Amino acid sequence: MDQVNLKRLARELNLAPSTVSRALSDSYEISAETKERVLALAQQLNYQPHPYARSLRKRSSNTIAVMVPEIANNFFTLVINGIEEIAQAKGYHVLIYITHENHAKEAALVRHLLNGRADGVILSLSSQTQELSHLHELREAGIPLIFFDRVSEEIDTVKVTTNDQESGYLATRHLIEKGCKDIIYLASSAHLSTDQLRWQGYKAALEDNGIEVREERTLLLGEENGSHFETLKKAFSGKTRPDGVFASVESLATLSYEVCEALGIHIPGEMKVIGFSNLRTASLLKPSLTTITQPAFEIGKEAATALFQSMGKNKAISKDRRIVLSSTLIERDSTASFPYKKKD
Amino acid sequence: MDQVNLKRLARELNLAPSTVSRALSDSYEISAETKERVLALAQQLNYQPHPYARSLRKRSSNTIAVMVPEIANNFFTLVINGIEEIAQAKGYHVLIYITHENHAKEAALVRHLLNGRADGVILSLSSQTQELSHLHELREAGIPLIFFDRVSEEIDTVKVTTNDQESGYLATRHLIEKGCKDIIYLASSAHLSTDQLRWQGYKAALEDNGIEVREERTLLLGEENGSHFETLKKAFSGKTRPDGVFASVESLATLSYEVCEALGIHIPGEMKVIGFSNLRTASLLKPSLTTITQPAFEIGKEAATALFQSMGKNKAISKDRRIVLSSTLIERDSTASFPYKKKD
DNA sequence: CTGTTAGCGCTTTCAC
DNA sequence: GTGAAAGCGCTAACAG
Repeated sequence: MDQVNLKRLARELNLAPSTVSRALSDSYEISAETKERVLALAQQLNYQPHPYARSLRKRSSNTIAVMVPEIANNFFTLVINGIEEIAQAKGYHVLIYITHENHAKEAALVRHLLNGRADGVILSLSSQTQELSHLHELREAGIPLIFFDRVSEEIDTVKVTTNDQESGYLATRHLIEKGCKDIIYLASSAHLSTDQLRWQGYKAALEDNGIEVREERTLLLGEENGSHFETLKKAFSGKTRPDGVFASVESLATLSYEVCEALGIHIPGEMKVIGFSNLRTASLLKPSLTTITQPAFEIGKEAATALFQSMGKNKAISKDRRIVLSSTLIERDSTASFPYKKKD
Repeated sequence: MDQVNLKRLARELNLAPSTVSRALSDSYEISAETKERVLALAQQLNYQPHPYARSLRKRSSNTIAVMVPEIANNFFTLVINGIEEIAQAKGYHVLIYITHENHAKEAALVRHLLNGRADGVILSLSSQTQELSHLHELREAGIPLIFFDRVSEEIDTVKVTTNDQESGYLATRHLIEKGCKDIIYLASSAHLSTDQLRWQGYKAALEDNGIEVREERTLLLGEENGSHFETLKKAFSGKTRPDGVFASVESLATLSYEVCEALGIHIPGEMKVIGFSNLRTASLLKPSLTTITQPAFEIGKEAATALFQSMGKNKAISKDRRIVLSSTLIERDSTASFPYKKKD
């Protein structure tokens, strides 16, 4: 129960604490014999150096922080998974913070990190965040920052993203190829880089196919407390309803399904839906579902790798690099009949 | 860029560092005027106390650790979400560790926490873990430990679980009521508390309904590298195949679906499947899916709340308490016809 | 009410 | 090759 620390090891071995410290860090100026003695006792007593004492002295915490807008979401979960994998391999510890899409929370949490708790930060912006002074402070404090997915051009650093504009283009074109003439875009935020790029892809695809881009066909469903179900119900009702939906996030794709079910609109017969999503239980899903899936795990690994590079000595490479991975369009065949033959 | 620390504040204010420290912690022995001056400057310079210096001195880290077997799983993700919510409200930081169902990793990670990095630990056992010396060491070091979901009776502490045995009973009875006469149980581990309890519920339900419990109807699909698809394909083929499946974990429910699709077995026509699962996209799922869903978010909140109680002064309440929440059986109506009426 | 001092456990000069 | 001493930034015990 009494702590095993350097002093205790030193006492039991008749050595000075400094010697023990050097032996444990395998310093070249310690005799092989002493090293062995020290290591043996350390192992026997299961000595663990006090992490915070060491951090205080060495001015580095062996810890990185990951900040995500939410976690009840397969995409961010998988990214965290990738980050943790790299960090664990490097012997680093991972702090998790959830901003709940809230700017004030994000800023407060970042400011908590200004004074040495973490050696680096990996962050995906909250949908509310527009003002970035907290991130500038972080950089001024010399703490490396890596963005992923929801990035900002205002800050020069590594940004790991997917080809959002291209994906938006392909998703929209896919709907057009399936016969849609009137496609609605469901946005979750007016500010997020991802949402803007996806929309630009949507717009370009419409234009390239001679379809008019109408303002009322972009629907912003971003507010936390908005009654999106009702809004969408209205948009999907009446003669002028769209025949295709492109949802910028998974939750809006889900919502579209629910609204269609409530209204008795058949998918994909009367309405085609495509959405960004990272579902991992494909075989449990309805065959009418088409998704754009981001390589989330790889994004996490890339971001962590980039962060560890930035935390190395040569900080030059962290300057405004851009890493773009490709999303995949996954189409569950909606026409193939299920291989069951009813026995009668 | 130069650090703002207590010494600097003290210098600029012509005070002693200790006075500044006391002013910032709102000590009763500091004059209102001094407090104001200190607070003003601290705010102006955006002073953040060095967390590790403070931890070193106060022998507490304001940090808790969460250790889960995997994270690419809705259940554990939601639990983490609940934990983070409570921790953030208390101003605590959350370290995440993933054991990848690996005993050695779990033990190594726990031992990293022995020396003050975290004030408490919330853990769900890896499926490989049987020997618990690392957890005994943790307790001997005086660090509170809370189990959730996958718990061990060997250690006296708070355990947050769901009513696994009852759920297993209800799930099995549900299949029997739907007409199943020959139900196979798919286990993911021979050791885990959850799996054992669910199986006991399964067994009891069969017995209560006069169905023989046959050993070959319990299939262990636990090995990481096992070719479970092939094993299951064999089990689902031939004259003697079961007519109901009870999967102890989501991945095995998914796998059952895939195998049935590959074999052309209709669900739920020829085979009924029920499984533990925490899917959050209900409307995207096939209507033939019936799940047992655990209140994951609440489990996380309960576990965190219990941990903070244990970390309080009166450690008595952390002695071997058991908190049992109830799972829900969610049946997606497999016979109800979709409200779409084809226009012809 | 405020200052002085000591020390948390570690690493790193600087001595010898 | 090893020891003594200082100090990372903070808080708490002891003065006054």
